[in-house]
Amino acid sequence: MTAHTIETVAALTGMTPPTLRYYERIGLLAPVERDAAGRRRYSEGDLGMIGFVVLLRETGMPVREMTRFMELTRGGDGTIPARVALLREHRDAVRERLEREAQHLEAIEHKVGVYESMLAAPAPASVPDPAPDLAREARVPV
Amino acid sequence: MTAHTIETVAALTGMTPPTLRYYERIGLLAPVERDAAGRRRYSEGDLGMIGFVVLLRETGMPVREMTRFMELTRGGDGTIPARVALLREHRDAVRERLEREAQHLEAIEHKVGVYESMLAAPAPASVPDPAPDLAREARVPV
DNA sequence: CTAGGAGTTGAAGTGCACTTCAGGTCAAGC
DNA sequence: GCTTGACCTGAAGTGCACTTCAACTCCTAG
Repeated sequence: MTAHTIETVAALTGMTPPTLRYYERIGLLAPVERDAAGRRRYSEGDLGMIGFVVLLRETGMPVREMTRFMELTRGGDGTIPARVALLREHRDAVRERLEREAQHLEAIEHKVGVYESMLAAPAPASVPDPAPDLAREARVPV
Repeated sequence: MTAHTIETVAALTGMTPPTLRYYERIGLLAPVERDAAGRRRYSEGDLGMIGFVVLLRETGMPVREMTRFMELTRGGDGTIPARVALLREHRDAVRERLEREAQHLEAIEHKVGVYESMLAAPAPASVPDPAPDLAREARVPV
């Protein structure tokens, strides 16, 4: 129905036109319909695929793996077990990384707090550390 | 006191010896003490610095920015405002990204669920989708 | 009818973050 | 004394994920 130009799709998905062409060229995205002049016309379905690719990319999946997944998707229902296996693996990797990063974020937040008390009271002894100093524990320099 | 070889530090921090040398060369890490034979001997303080660099790296801070931060750290207490500003910015960026990725993770989890019910009951109509199908809503292909 | 702008292609270039290499030094164990 | 292995250096190479370029085609507006 509604067909979109490469520029529109780029704007809608946060990609750039060169990236969309690149993804198509390497087989990450399936070849897109063309109009009479040879220009790409993206369908709603294409948009859906691209949206999912963006999601995978933003959770750190390498281009190789995304390509593998999309190839499977184009391979029909017989590839569902392989697809779900791949997705489960990715899900687990993302979960672990997010957990790790959440901890790192806490350490950064703590450090910001330490810096802030240093700014509020330049004399080091006057303000006690607002929390147990993880800096020593975690070998984090202040 | 305890001095560590580059190999030991690599094992302790999850870096490789080449990366440690590289970081020192580009000024991310300060020049390390050497023994009589010219080999690096890392102090506990060095370990702390490296630990923090690992933390920043794992939360996606670019090498350039880490270098900037470490240069400031070596610049004395006068650089604390700049350091805290840099750290706050990074903290905010990490928070936002983690939130975004948590949402993406949910979408992936949903998709895995959809695939799993497809595997359990190959006949599409026999098992209703276990949740409202976000696939359509969010333009996510199944 | 022509000028502009959006699109096309294959090929080359870029930026980041390391990694590998070639050639050399040094301390310790057999 | 000699080999082994860990370390050193500067320079070159690698992998990933795009991005840019040059040369071309085609539709649209003035």
